[in-house]
Amino acid sequence: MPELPEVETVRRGLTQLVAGSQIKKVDVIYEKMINLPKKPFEDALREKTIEAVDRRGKYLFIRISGGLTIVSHLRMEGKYDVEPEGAPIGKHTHVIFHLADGRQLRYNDTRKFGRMNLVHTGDEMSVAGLRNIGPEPTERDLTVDYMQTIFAKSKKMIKPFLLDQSKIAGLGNIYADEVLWLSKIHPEQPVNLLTLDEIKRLRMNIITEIQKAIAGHGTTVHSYSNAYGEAGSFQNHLNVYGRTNKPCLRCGTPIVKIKLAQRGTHFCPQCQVIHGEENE
DNA sequence: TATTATTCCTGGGCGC
DNA sequence: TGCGCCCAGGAATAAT
Repeated sequence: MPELPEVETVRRGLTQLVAGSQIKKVDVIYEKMINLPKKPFEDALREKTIEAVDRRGKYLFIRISGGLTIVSHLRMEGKYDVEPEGAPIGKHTHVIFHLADGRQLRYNDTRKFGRMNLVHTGDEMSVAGLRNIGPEPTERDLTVDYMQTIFAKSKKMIKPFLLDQSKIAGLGNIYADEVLWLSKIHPEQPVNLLTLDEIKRLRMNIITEIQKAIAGHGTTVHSYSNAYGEAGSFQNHLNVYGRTNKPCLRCGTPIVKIKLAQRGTHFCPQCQVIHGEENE
């Protein structure tokens, strides 16, 4: 399931593979995938050029000549593949970009969760999820001050809080579990009761973990692969996600899986303990 | 306003 | 073998 590092890997792959390519025409096969009716979407992209691919959080911005941008979200299993013209079309291919050089950029998505919004460049904020998107999880953008401020204002549990893209951009279910384990914070801990020390620890783990994952070309779980078709290698580094009943790598206590806000949540009941303010 | 629940999808795993 | 059932989850949307 693509999280920020996977999306960044896709961005880099697309940049290498199709930036500068001309689009001859576009075929939308699954219309619910796009924000416009099929015909205007296809017509707007005909004979245009893919200029660059940017990213914000888990959203890809595919820059198109003539001042257009395709805001693409891969959601669970979306991926881009570049294939020669004659290659058989899979049953999960939903949008095909026919390139002038004979190749095709195909959007494949088993669960049909992904979405593409064609907007005028500069109007990316018209896409619902981007209107209130939080800072990127980087040393520069995710400051201690910012985290202290937003944490103080909410009594929500930290796990669902981390998944809220309007607070911090880019974290998904896997990384949320991982950074909480690394930071020794219980997923049900109310955010307003986190100590400054915990906030700083969490921040550094978020930043370094995302960086490490980008360097490792993203996590691979289920059918995800990047735009090259290569599998990511980060799954080897998972400490807690998917390790239900297996020993905690720090203390040996079996990892517990619970459900929080409809999401599977893994943690070590020994290392990650809920506390109140009095335990500072 | 803030928070929580529902919804979209399909492949895979399970029990029978 | 094959059927029915349940689970996985990001984020828009609806509901509380």
